Amino acid sequence: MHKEHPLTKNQQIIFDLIDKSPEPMKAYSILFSVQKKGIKAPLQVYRALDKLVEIGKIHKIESRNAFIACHNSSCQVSKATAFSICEICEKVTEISSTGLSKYLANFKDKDGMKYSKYNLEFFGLCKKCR
Amino acid sequence: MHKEHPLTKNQQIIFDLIDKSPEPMKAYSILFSVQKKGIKAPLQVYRALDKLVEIGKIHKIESRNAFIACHNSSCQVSKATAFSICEICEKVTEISSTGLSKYLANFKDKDGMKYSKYNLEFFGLCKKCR
DNA sequence: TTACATAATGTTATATTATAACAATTCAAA
DNA sequence: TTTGAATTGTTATAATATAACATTATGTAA
Ligand SMILES: [Zn+2]
Ligand SMILES: [Zn+2]
Ligand SMILES: [Zn+2]
Ligand SMILES: [Zn+2]
Repeated sequence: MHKEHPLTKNQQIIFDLIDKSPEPMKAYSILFSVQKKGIKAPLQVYRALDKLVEIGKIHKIESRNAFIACHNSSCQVSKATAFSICEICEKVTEISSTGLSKYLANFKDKDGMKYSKYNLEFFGLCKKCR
Repeated sequence: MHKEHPLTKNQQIIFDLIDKSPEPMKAYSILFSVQKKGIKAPLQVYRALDKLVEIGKIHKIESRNAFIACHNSSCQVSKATAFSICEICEKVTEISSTGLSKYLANFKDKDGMKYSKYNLEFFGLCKKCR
């Protein structure tokens, strides 16, 4: 087993920013926020984001091209993700439901195909917007 | 009840193209293909795509920024979609499983929130690539 | 029919998201 | 301590998507 790698400088800066954000952050908004810390180019941001996604510290909300920190201790790597998204205020919450994740992890389609990874996005109205 | 609206010219051209394609199509590849038919600008493509998604004739594969025709007679409107995506050859198939759709349509998170819409993308290896 | 509203179209420009290509540096393992 | 992998820095460019505004078609109701 590998020891968990510590984050590099750029990765840490960008993770901290996303982790503190109450809402998903987009790449260029991240870029803008970290320019004072010396990260000047899109690629520096995208490379850090790629790595953070790969190791499961953040997730990408595909329908929004935005990133949020993972607060679900059980997902070490981004292979099983589920989110709820408010269609009014765009609030995003990671869903951690044992039932749901078990159901999806064991789902087989009619060809008997099992999947190694999934991403689920639910849309609706959050408490505040209902 | 409304009669089902016929497609407009641009919508029909673009739907036909996607419908015939064996794989998901990206907006600018659609644009390139329909230029001989007089559709010259990205917006003309995106407007048709938006409408086709809205009425459920096509679906957007969010993780790929690509569009496929719906072949699932039971989904009239894009509110409950599930796909399998091969990570090698990028083959995409729409999953139509009554069990899955029932499970997800009735899923409530721990706040009791019910959702009006979802999109699920499974990743794995297709038959050919296994 | 005529008039009005609505939806669709055409067009130019621009915004947003993401990657290519290559050089330099850091860092850990042999 | 060298060597290979990962990370970083940098410039340029590709790919995806929308803003703004003018025009044309289409449906509906007086
Ligand atoms: Zn997570
Ligand atoms: Zn809300
Ligand atoms: Zn469908
Ligand atoms: Zn395949």
